Amino acid sequence: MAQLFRPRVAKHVAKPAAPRLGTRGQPEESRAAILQAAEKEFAEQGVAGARTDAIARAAKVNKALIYYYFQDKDSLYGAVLDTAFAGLKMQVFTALDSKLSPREKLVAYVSVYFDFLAAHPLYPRLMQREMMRARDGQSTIIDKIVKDSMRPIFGKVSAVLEEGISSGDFRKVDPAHFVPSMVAMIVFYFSSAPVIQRIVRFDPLAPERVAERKAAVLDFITAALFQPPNGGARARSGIQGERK
Amino acid sequence: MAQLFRPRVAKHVAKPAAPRLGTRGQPEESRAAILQAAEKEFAEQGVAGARTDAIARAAKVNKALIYYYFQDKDSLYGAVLDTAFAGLKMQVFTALDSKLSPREKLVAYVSVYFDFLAAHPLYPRLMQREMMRARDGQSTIIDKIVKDSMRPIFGKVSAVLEEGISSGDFRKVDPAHFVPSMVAMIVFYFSSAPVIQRIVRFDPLAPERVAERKAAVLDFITAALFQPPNGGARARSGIQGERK
DNA sequence: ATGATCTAACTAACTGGTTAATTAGACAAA
DNA sequence: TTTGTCTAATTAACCAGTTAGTTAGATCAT
Repeated sequence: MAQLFRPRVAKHVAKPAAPRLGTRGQPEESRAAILQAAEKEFAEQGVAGARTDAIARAAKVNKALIYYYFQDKDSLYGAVLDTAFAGLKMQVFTALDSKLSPREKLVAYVSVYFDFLAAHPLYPRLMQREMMRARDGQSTIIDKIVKDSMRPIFGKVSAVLEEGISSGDFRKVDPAHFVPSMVAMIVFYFSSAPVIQRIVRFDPLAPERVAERKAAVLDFITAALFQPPNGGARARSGIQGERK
Repeated sequence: MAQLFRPRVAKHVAKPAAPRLGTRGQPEESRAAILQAAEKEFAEQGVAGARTDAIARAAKVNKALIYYYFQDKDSLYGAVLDTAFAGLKMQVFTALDSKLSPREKLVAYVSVYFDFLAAHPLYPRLMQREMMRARDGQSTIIDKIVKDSMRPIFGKVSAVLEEGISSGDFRKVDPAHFVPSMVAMIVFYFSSAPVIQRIVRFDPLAPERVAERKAAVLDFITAALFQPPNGGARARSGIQGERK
């Protein structure tokens, strides 16, 4: 016998008719499975807490395959983040580029942003985590995202606000604070869902609660931003509404 | 959390006139140095990303001393979190227990909450990170915090809202959504300061910007919540006709 | 008061489990 | 054969936690 000891190989029992992940010839699916598993792992554990073994296991793929498709853990993380923010940008831009009035456009923006996060329950934590990093220096990922997605979005929303303010539709607010405030209300509820669930009784991510939330967010924002229809020249509370 | 071994302090008050220090530091100072360094490390890196070596180095203390004062990394993290949330609770309770009108009390609550975070720039990220964890299962820390701080605070703020609503001072809102919205606006700005700084031009944590932010948050919240003083039956939107 | 003894506070060096990343090669299809 | 996919096995680095002490001041016995 030429080979007394052969490293054990997982022999396929036969020619598998059904395509399986982790077997040969499914490049896109393998790659996609890795990305999807990574998205979950990174969102739940953070970059430092994420384990590549866990990602491989969840994707039903050998760990080395991760390094075949992606350079390293950080690159994989970057790919996940890129996907998330690119998706957000695309959705939000359709609202912001539409030909609507400032009021309608702002509502559309919030609405689309909210729906996007509701449709991707892992993104809020992913995004929130990244926003807290941004250590001055190395992170190339955040630079790209800020440049490609965040700054463009911020610019467009600010423009909508400015337009609405000068047309008299909106109260006078500072976009540099108002935009983060809107994002806060949209993102925070989802990213903090784990703890909210423990404070209140219900599951914050149940469909009817999400619908409630959306209504609450839109109500909150429009109530704070929209100039009351009847309102005199000068605004609302906060600037002593001297009117009657 | 559970500090099993707290170093004892010399009980005999009769000591030499001058507290001469050898090469050896005071125990409280060492412990405090560790806690402070840990606070920073945990806020910036997260629990998984934090390095005990880095904490020891920053505290100018031997690593083993961390384990002399705290039982392990998680306990140290728990101690840091406990300190943070206990402080928040104390501050916020003084506002909520005061004898003010619903309007004044709510403004006081937001104001005190905001000031507390502004005074402790590391807390927002620490808290936000913890809110994103809460995986059902192990984390004993979050259970304690929810029970000791979050739920009590939420309860009191909700009560203020209910009171203001029934007195006609506030618009009809759902506390289960309105409270998180307020917290979102307060916390998000600070926790996301790293990325905000890259989007807008200014430093979000510069004193004058923080003051601006506080005004913006209070304006946003009061505009969305307070029933306009004159507003007749038709009042503001949202109460009868559903807008969207 | 003096030396013996005790103990809290602290440290250098190490250990062993974990984990990101690599390697060498198998297998299939063109 | 060559090229693209995929894997078992391995490795080097890292890092939480331990160990086996040392140090200095306090207390005690004489």
